[in-house]
Amino acid sequence: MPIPRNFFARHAVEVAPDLLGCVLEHQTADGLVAVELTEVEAYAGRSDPASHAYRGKTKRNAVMFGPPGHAYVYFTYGMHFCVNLVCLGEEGSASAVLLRAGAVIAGEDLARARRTRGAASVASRDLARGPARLCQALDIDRSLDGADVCAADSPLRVRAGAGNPARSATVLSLGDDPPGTPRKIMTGPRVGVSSAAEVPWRFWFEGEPTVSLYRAHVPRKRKLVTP
DNA sequence: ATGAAGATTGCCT
DNA sequence: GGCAATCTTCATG
Repeated sequence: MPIPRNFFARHAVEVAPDLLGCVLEHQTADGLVAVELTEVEAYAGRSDPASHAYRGKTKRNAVMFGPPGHAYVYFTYGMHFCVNLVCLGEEGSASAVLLRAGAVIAGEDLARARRTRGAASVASRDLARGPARLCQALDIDRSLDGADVCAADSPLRVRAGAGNPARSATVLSLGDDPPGTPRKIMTGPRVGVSSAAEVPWRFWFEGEPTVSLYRAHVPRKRKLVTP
């Protein structure tokens, strides 16, 4: 059963930590791949300089301005997709949660086939470790932009973890803790954003091996300018 | 019309 | 740790 839509009808900063431990799954003709979310980031709308919605509604980010519980998928760096889940703190808030990483709990072979190109091998923990990798493992692209993740018949959907609705992580257990032990949620600055870098809106499970490495934003070298 | 930067990743030294 | 790959979007002229 998918998560009810009102789960997403809150500020992204509230929704984000609650998404940890929830399951994102994508059903395609090739099969099902599911991940338990282990790392996310919250983005507000007009008030957040780091948000794609900061400068208003465009063709690309239109879904962010729509109803909550839908996927906002964007293309970046000429080769990567990233997926967000739209939230709604207030009408037209255009906020969302970026799904940065997860642990594959179903369809691992299919996920690996998608992530493996050429002779490369991919460790299980790296299958969906990073926002673009997560999309590649689940075969998420712009055709899923606007997909309703709260609909049971949607190919892309989100459901609660194996235990409680939020913050459960019963499938994954860490270290010596018995399965079902609630895991600690950590917060910190968002990865790779150039503005509002000090806002601690990144959330992840402490010690979880699928969480991506933190990288501060580094402006890319500009094209050569004449002196 | 044109250019610059980007919510990244993988390969190279 | 550094940098190329690759193309869409937005700002500027």
